Amino acid sequence: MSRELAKTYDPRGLEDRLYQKWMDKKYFHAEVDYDRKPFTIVIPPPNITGKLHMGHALDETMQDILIRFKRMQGYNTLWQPGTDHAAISTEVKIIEKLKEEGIDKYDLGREKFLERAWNWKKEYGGHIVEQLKKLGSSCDWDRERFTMDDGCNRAVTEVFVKMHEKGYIYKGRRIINWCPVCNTSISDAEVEYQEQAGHLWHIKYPVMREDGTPSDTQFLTFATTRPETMLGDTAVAIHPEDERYAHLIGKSVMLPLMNRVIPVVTDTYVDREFGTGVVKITPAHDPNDFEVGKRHDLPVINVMNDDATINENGGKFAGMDRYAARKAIVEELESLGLLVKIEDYSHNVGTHERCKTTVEPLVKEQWFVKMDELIKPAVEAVKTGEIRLIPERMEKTYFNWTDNIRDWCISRQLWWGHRIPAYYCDQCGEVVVARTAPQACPKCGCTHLTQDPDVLDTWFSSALWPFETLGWPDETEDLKYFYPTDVLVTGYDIIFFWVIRMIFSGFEQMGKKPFHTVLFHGLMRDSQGRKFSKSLGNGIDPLELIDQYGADALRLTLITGNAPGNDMRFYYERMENSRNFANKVWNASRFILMNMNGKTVTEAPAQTLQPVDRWILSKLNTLIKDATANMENFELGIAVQKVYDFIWEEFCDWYIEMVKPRLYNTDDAASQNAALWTLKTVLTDALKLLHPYMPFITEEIFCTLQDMEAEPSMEESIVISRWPEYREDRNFPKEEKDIEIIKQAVRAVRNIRNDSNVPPSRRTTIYVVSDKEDIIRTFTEGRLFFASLAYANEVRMVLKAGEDAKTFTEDGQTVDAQMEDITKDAVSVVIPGATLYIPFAELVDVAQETERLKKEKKRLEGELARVNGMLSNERFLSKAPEEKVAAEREKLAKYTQMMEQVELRLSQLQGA
RNA sequence: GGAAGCAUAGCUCAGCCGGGAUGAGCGUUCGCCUCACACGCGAAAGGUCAGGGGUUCGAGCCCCCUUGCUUCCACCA
Repeated sequence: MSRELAKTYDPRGLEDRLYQKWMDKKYFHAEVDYDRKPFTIVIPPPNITGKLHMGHALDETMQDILIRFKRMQGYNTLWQPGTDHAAISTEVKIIEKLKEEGIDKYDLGREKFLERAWNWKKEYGGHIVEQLKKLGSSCDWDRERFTMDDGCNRAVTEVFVKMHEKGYIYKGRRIINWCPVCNTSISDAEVEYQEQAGHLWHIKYPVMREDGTPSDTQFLTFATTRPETMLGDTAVAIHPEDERYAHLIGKSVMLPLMNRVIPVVTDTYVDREFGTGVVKITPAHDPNDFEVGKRHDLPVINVMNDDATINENGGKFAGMDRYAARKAIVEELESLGLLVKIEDYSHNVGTHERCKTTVEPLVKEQWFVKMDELIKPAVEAVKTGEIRLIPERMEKTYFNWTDNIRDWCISRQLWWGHRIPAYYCDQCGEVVVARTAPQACPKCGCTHLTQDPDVLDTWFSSALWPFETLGWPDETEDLKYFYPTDVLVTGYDIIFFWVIRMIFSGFEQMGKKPFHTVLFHGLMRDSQGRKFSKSLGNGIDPLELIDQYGADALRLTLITGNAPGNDMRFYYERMENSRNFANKVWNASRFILMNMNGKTVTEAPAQTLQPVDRWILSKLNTLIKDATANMENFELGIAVQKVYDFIWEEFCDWYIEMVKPRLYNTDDAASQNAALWTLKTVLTDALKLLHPYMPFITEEIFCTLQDMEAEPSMEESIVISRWPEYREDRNFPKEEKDIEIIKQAVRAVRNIRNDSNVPPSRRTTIYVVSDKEDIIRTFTEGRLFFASLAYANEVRMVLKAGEDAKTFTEDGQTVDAQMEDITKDAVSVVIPGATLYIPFAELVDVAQETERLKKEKKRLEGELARVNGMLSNERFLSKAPEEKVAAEREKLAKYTQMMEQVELRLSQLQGA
């Protein structure tokens, strides 16, 4: 049977066809099988709102490489796919869409809104999955999950209830980050600090006199960046040991505008060095002030509404936006003479990472996860190496977070997400946290209970991903077999959001780590090193790249020349290079298949293998060992670089060229068979090594190659073929050394020809002269391809013992020769162990070369005269800049040397 | 304020935890349409591995200092 590869490589069509075949054959599907070792990766679930971007492409490619590699090594591999409901992102998208229709979320109501959201999910949620398939991702799609499917919902409720029972989840009035645009609380991890130019307003409050009236001479001055929060001030703080203010301890000040008398408290939180050493305390609107307030039992006065306007506690400023109020307050303070000065001030402002709105710290009742105990096993696991982070430096980032961990605010004032399983008795207010809605209040028996309106942070369910996708909370076989999973591949940007939370959740719920290795990659950036962003409009659509260059080329581009955890710039040039490589592989394969066509290639007996065959087999053997080791070590970029170099340089540029004369010579069938067998063997293994990186092209060629076999193939697809293994009997150090010598000789000859501008069409005789018999033998064995690669029509071996020389002729006869005859008028090249001589007259066209050299000589004479003239000119020497003089001196040396060579050549030509 | 990373060929980056700069892609120069491939073949030029000091027989790789850039965390009103 024979098939051919298309004349030109075109990934379009080919990739979709092969992916469909893999799906039909269920190669990616995994079932529990205790006879085989599992290897499991859970996908970082992309958001259902997502569109495949370069970051995904990198992430998925890395996972697919590991999965395909392990699959070929014989592991029972499971790549667990799924998508994330992405609470805020999705909700914002739906709200936007409603807005276009002129509908307000609250008018629509919760039920209808959720209906819309689910419809939206049904319509768009699958897009990202289809896009992942375009990349070649070998996920087990039969197991696709969604963070809000029934199983995950059960898992989330179970975890919430269990952790509440254990006291790890609590409801509390605490200061939280509030996004006035998204109208929800957000966790600390979602706050992004941005440097902004602002002002520092210096304000003074009158100190209260004994008689209960404000002083008009004694004031306390302090500075603030948010004057509007003064409406909620409930104290002014000084450092207890600050002598400047010692006399004010126990006194009060008058809060202007509000006419509220507030105490002066002492607290070590105040930094005496900063500003005036006085701090206004607003417990409801600043995390630090909140703590101070707790210590001094100060009232908490919230002056802000959820939309960041001032509420009724703000007196006459009620109803104003926070920034309008700021302006009004400053103006009024100024008119009262209480504004001391305004300074320009640059400070970091917390913003919501999703919408970039300035967050407002507010005191609200929210649900929290108590972290101090939970985090302990997660810290321990990384410390002991039970969980390995790659690159290692990520541990520092990891511990930096765990060491300063604060309780996790998990409630969100959204509708799309897992609704908190807490129920409040309408009558007595009792809080019931339960797996299912209680029929009646356990305290008062009232049957009217209302569920908490809030939903959970998206990451609450993602944290359970490694086990909820395997069936938890049920005790499934999948869970027993596939958990803990093996490797997690993700970007370092979600180490806090996700990685840490998965780790502590795994330990808490399963009693076991969720994975043993975390492989981090960096962020994709554009060619100028900027992040891809919508506002910059510098986004690159991976699907367009796939369409233009092929998924294989995209994958190769993403994985080469990049170390774990390092950001990576994207260049179209690199895409082109990857496509070119695919093209190279395609054409080399086409060449091999063409030569195999119509012939029966049998396993070559060892004695028919020639040194070059053993050389390339040995090189391949080393490659197998090295590349496998690199992959085991997660050095994917290094591994594929080695495979790339081997295929392009060793295999295509050297081996195929060396073997061509044998393919065209039909006289020696055994040698031809050995060559073809070697070509086929090396190609097959090289394709396998390349397959995890470039799955489509390798499969297409592999299958075509398999179809050439006389015997029906055992390996119907490269996807499930066996990973090549290092073989002791394919190690040929001698041949590796020998061929290296010949390669050097070839390069040396090519160099000479290049330097003299000799076209390949001008064939020459090459004398290989050596006093070492093994070198002569090496060249004799490689005579055919050596001649071809070095553009020689004849290679004559000369064994030189002392002054004598023996020339070995084609039929193995030796004749005596004189060294002078060989070396006379010849260009010589020295390589280790031998000297090559090429008759000068044969190498060049004497008349033409003489003409050229004479012209060159004339030119050089002119240049030399000029330079010499300059360098003997005293005015030039004294006035010209030093660099200029030095440059001229260098030119002189260069021209002198060139002149010597030209003269030498000319004399050689005349001799010939 | 704390921490991490990066500074290697013109550009972008590898360099596998001390051993000859082994480098890659693109770019540049020269020569080739050699019957698999011009998305190609052959060859060349180009680097005091940011600067300084130290450890070592030996350092791009280890230690210290300096400079420049990037990022993360925290946030003092």
